[in-house]
Amino acid sequence: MPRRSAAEAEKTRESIVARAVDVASLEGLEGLTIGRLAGELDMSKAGVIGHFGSKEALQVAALEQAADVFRREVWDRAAAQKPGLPRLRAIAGAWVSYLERDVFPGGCFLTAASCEWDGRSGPVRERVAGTMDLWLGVLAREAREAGMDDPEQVAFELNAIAMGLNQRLQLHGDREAPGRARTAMARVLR
Amino acid sequence: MPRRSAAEAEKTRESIVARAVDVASLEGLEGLTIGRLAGELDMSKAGVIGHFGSKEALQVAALEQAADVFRREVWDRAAAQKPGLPRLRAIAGAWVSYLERDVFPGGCFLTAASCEWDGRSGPVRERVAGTMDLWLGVLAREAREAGMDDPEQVAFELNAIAMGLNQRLQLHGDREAPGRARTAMARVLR
DNA sequence: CCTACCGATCGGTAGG
DNA sequence: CCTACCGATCGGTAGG
Repeated sequence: MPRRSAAEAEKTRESIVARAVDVASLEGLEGLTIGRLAGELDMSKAGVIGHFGSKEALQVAALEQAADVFRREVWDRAAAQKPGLPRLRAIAGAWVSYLERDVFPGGCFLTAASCEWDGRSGPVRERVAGTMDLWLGVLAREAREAGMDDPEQVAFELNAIAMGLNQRLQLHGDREAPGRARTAMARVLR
Repeated sequence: MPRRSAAEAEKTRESIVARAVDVASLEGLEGLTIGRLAGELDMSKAGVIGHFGSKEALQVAALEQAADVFRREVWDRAAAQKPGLPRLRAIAGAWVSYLERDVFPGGCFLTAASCEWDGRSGPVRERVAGTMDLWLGVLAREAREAGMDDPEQVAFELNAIAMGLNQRLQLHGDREAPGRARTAMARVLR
């Protein structure tokens, strides 16, 4: 088989990561297997793992890609709003919408990853924790900008509501849940 | 090796389930392996799986045991209170305490299981969903008894807050989170 | 409840 | 990026 150009290799790598994100959102980052990925992409296992070096590095790449998607779907849609309450309200709306639209086939990747990795150790767990910390920090910063009493409390509650919504959607297909989440978030931001 | 009495066999079965619950709370029900369990219990794999017939049946047994623990730690501690708001407030307190005390080594078993199985199908998933539905139904019933406007909204929000607390405890060891959860639950129950 | 074993699959590597 | 292969482990079974 001919070696591919750097550009072609990059495209292949991206397609591997994209598939890894979808599989992992349904079955977890640990449930991801190189052999299955290879089968679905019509590649050899060596061809898949060669782009990353180890399963752990592939897991990290999938996590980074998922965080990029979250940022694009939630933060980017709200970033044009004025800092503080207007932006927080836009974030809340985009967040619920992101969950409602099933951007990942298995629901929120970050929530799933945090549940899967909160009892383990190593680079994947650290990256999950860091990503969540970063996001809660963003929320708290906006709440502070809005002059709210307890910005960390606001960040805590918004995040909790999003997790609750994700569970109701994924586990029960509860179509009333997005409305409940909007109501709860609006009360927190009142 | 001599066959054991029925009572001894039952004790062995219980010790297997207890260990399975601990392992699964840290690494998930799918991460559970018969070989590892056998090694930790100084048994053969056949001896372990013989009590259940399949890994799936072992997963279901672990889930049932975990639900029993949750009921004992949260519901039973509040059941003596008057139905309605007093009981809901007792449930909220016991729930936060249950998470704070790390009753399972890896945090709330039910939350972990719901994240792990919400993208899969089969008996384990159905049982996780049923258990969650049952619990949210209990919460809604108490909120209705308390005469609250929207009992399902109360159930949704309490559950969300518990999930958010579990994440902060497990992923970040955040010692302020229990207080935040109490504050948020109190506001929902105001 | 054990030993001994089954086929399948795991992550990963050598060499091209 | 492939073929061919490594040792380890997977869930599970036969037979006692």
